Amino acid sequence: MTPPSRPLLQGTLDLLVLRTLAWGPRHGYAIARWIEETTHDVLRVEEGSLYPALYRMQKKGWIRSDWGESELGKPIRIYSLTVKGRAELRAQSAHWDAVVAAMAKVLRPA
Amino acid sequence: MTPPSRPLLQGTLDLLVLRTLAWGPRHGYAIARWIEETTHDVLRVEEGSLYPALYRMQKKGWIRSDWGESELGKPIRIYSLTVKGRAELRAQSAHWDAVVAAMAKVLRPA
DNA sequence: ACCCCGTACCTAGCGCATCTAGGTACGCCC
DNA sequence: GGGCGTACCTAGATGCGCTAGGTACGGGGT
Repeated sequence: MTPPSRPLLQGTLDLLVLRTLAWGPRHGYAIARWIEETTHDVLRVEEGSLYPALYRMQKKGWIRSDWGESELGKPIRIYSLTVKGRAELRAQSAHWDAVVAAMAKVLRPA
Repeated sequence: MTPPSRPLLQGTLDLLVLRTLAWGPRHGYAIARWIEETTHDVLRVEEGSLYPALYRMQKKGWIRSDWGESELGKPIRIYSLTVKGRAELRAQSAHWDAVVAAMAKVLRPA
């Protein structure tokens, strides 16, 4: 639909997905919708970014996928966090907090 | 020296530079040092990122540069904010705040 | 005398995440 | 029958930051 006013900051998508999956397994499309709803569309998740990101994260061992079935019996790919992914989530959360704090020092200095 | 643990988030460098120049004109090298000192090296500004960024921002009319002299009489390029740059700073600050708030909703939901 | 470090500037080319813009398939509703 | 929503996928472009080089000069150490 309306394209995102500005692209997502590089690196934030992984964190967003990791955190979303920490709530429980979800399929790709639902991850995107959940992030957009939660942020009232401030953060848009384009499918062209999402699926390659899911593939990368799977290769890194942060998430795994299993085939499941939608309510209509259609095959859907369910993603879930691995132990490694949980550790990565903690690391990336901490890094994000550090970046936000550092940015705040520059943007609103004493 | 020690390379940055993680690259700067794409798009944040412009905001950082804009905000630094809002304090007053500075030359490129000093902009980088100021950001690194202020954030205690959490945010590293590599010169290979900085100078192309300054060039881009100048092309966009956000900043302008004039030749000046260092204390030792050597030519240095002094950058300063334009009126357009000041507006851009406000816009990017607001956007950054919105992104941080949106990220917080996903990372630490009610 | 020599070398390294710090200041100050610059560039080519790489890596990589995100986006654009398409595609498939199926079910529902008007 | 056409369009919309769900759900998945991909090729290629774009654009930013980084790596790794380069220039030039002055000061400090040995």
